[in-house]
Amino acid sequence: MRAKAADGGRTFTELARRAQIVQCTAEAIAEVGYADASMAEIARRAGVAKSVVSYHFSDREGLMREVLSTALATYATFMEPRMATATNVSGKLRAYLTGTADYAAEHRSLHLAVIEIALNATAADGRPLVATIPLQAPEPSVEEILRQGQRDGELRDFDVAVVAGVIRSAITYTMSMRQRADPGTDLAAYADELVRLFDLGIRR
Amino acid sequence: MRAKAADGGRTFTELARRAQIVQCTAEAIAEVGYADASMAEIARRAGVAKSVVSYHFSDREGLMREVLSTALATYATFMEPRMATATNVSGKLRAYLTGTADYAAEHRSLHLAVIEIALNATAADGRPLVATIPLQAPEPSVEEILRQGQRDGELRDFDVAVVAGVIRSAITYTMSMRQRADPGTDLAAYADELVRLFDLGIRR
Amino acid sequence: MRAKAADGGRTFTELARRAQIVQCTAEAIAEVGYADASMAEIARRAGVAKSVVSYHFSDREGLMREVLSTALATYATFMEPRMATATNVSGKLRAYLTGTADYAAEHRSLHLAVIEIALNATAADGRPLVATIPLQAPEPSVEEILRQGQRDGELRDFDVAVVAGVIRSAITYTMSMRQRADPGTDLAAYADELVRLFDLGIRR
Amino acid sequence: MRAKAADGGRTFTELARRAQIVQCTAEAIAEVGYADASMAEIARRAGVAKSVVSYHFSDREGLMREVLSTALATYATFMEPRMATATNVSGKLRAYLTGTADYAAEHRSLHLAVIEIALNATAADGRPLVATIPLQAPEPSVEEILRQGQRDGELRDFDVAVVAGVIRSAITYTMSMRQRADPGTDLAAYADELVRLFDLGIRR
DNA sequence: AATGAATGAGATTTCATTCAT
DNA sequence: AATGAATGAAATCTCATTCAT
Repeated sequence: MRAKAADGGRTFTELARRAQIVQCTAEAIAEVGYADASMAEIARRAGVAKSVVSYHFSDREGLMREVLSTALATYATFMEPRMATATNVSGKLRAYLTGTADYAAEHRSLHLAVIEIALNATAADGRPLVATIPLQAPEPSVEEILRQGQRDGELRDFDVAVVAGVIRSAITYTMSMRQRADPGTDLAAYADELVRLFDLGIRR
Repeated sequence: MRAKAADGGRTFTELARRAQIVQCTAEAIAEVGYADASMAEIARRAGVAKSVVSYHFSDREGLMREVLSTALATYATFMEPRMATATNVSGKLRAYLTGTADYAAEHRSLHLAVIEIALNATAADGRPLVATIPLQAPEPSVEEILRQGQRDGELRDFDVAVVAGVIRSAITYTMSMRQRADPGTDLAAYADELVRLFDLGIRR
Repeated sequence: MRAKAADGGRTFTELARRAQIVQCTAEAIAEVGYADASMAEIARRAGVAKSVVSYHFSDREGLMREVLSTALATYATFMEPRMATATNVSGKLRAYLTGTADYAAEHRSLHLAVIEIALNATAADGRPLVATIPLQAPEPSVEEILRQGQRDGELRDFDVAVVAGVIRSAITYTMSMRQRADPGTDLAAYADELVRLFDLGIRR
Repeated sequence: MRAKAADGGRTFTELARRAQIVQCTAEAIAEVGYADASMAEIARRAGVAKSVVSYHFSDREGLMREVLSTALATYATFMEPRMATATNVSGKLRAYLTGTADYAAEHRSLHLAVIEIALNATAADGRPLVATIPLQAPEPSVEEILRQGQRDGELRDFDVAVVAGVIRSAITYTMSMRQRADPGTDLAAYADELVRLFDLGIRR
């Protein structure tokens, strides 16, 4: 009996190797940055030859896409139960912020890697790589939470797109930069601070 | 002796060349991104040979440092009169946010270049380039404004470092990303939205 | 003992696989050229793993040799009855030229593959692969036909080696290049034109 | 005084280096074949670093184009006086064949390189490289000679395209293959043999 | 002060081949 | 008999940097 196809016609071995390489890629990016996370560096961390990476992924772009989709799936799975328990807007906002902070702490390199890739990776056509990904409602949607709050009368009137962008950015990018600068940062306290700041800033 | 020493033992010609190259570097980075702003691309934009860039700057890192210090000085000069007129915390916050938005609009390439450099550039030792710069109180200091507000009793109690980081990030990084994604963004309206959001979020 | 040895100690299965791979190799070369007919491309066409190709043939060179010998054998078998009916030199020349044109039409990939291999393939020592093959009188021999014609007094005096080379080249290489450039070329008409041209050029 | 632009804005040094590299490329191709004439091999023969070749030529394709255009220009210059003296068809055909044979002898590697490049080189889009070159009447034109001969009544009726192809192929490709197989081949005698063969084959 | 030319290091990718199963 | 996985070598190309002029 040969190795069985487990997913998408891929064997267990292949899936394991791909997962390992994706993990090493995230770690490499988190540590040395996108530009210096070369295929050679990634292979070195995985303990395999450069060509093994090429064997499992069509090219660098394909590998980065896989890191992104892995991260998105991991994040969605992580957040789902946390968002489900929240009822009102305030609770949802808190769940979103503390949940994302927990996620960033638990999946540190994956989280940092996504930021780096989003900022730096370009597709073959020169456009940002993230712009070429068909984003299927990245859960949870801050915009949706805010819009709902305005409809329910819990929140004051403001530009949802702008505020949602600031909130998302504060808990992803800004928090990560802070942690990079000072690894001792207390992420939970950071998230709490944001909960208060934005709660006061947007409520009616 | 022919050329006069004007600054740091540099002749006028040299200073002019350096300024031109710094400007072209900022434009290159703003347009094609940090990674693709190669020494060749920068030289091409400046209309000089690649070696001229190397002649005037020790290396790529040195050039990027110069872009950063030029931007910091330009920003400080731009903001000084605007901050001077504001009296209370609310006014200072407004002056900071709208002023920075104006600056971003007026010195677009320089502003974007700083963000790109801050995100991407690494020093020879692998650390982020910005982490190696002795930051001498970048004017104006959001931390200072907030601390003053707390002392005066105008602002509630919160972690100044965290909130200051979020505010700064929102008006620099987040706003720029938004404008990059949608060049039609109204920066003044964006700043106004932030003034309201943070004003409500931090006042007593 | 399960599988019977059929030829050279090879089982029927093995012989069938080898034949299939040789065929796919010829098609690959005919379609994408020698350089792009990689082992991977050949395996893909055969619907097997790359390693299967390596398993059945010592190496790429061995595979190409097999394509050549298969083609030679096929050609000899194809031409034999056609040459047998011709009696005089003129008839033999016509049989050779029209026969070869027919062969090229009927075994298109094999014919083109031989040309590509002859032009491109190099042995391990760097010499052309065809130069390393002990040519055992490739049937039918144009030289033989011409020599016979001179002996019989039907043909004028000329350098047999040179003229034979030109004739062979015209009906193999040149005709194929023409057909490649213009796939609508009428091969029969082309052969007829050659029959006339060379008949007039060499008769007494 | 800086190095003066000599041609197309290029300095003498650059032109000399480019010419040297083109020459080394032709020799490399003639000796080891198109596929094995890597940039590294070419640089080795020129006694420079690999990157020097990349410095002077945009890419491999650009280098090959330069070899082709150099060869075409050299051939045209070489043939022009020889073709000018011939008056009737027979004379022109002789001038063409003996002239090309002389050219092949005098510019051996360039001649062989053109054949290899024509057979193997593909442009970025996958098409043969020669197909992408705007051929501006490759002098001298065998077709033109033959057509003129038919109009003047010196030549019998035949398909000009087919016969011209065979003639051209015989003196370029076939002769070269012969010489490659047997370097001692007397090219002048070979050309004479062709003159007689084709003269008899096409005259009225 | 400027530059053309050159360079070495390194990046990505392809490929024929090997080997344990 | 077949294959998935892995590999090392090599190819092309880019880039920051150096140096003689």
